[in-house]
Amino acid sequence: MPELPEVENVRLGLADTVVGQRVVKVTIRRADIVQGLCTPAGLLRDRTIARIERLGKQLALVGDVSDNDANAGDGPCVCIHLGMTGSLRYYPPDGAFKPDAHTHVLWRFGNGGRMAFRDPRRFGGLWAFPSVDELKRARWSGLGGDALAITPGRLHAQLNRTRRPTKSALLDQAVVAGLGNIYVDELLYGCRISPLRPARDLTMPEVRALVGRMRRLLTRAIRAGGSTLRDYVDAGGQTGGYQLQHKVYGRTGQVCYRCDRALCTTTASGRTTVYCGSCQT
DNA sequence: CCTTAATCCTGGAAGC
DNA sequence: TGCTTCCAGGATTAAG
Repeated sequence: MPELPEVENVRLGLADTVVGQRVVKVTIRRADIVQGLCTPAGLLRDRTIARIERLGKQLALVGDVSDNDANAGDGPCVCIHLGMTGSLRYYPPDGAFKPDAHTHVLWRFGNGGRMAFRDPRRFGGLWAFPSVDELKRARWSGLGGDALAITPGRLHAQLNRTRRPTKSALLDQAVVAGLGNIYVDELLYGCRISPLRPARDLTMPEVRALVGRMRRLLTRAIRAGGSTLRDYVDAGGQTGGYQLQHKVYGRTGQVCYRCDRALCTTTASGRTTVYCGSCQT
């Protein structure tokens, strides 16, 4: 499931391939996957992809400005959330490509290349906005700071507001944007913090350490190409390698690498949670 | 304020 | 082998 490192890898891949390309055709094969202006124009037809932004797990393809745009300096944009099983792939002009039943939106570029949004489980989606400002106002304003950029002070303030278990709070995109079930478990293991500890109890020094570890964890995961459990592939179709470095996620029933004791499994916010009951307090 | 459960959905895996 | 059942979970919503 794409969390920040996976989404960032998609962004990096698309930055190398579709940024600077002009969209000449958009095919919407499933309209119910698109919110907002669900038309080819809404999905950037006749625009050049100016840049790709990311906040947490969400991407935004930003179109260039055309002469008759009211809002000069800021073109329309499409926000994309990959959900659980979504992928955003680029296919070069000479490559083979066959859309299937789960391929919901297709873009064709001036160079003959194509991009496809595919999402079997359809937890993901697209949101068309007339401008980046509008995206940020209507959709991104409710998110916490990006997990790679949030300051310890801001995170501490967020965590301090709630008695929920730390795991639940960190999964909440309004607290910090980008973490999902995999990286929260890995992060708390690295910090030796129990997922069940009330978020409010984390001290400023602990949050400072957590933010440092979070950046390091996510940076390493990005560099490894993200984690592929089943579905995830980047924009070029490559799987990630960070799942090989997971310390707790997916290791139910196995022992802690640090203390050799059996790992604990519980549920927090309805999510399977694996942690070491001895190392994490 | 906080929880659990249900909801959306498909496919892989486990069970019989 | 083939069927059924369970399970995974991001985000949202309702109910307790």
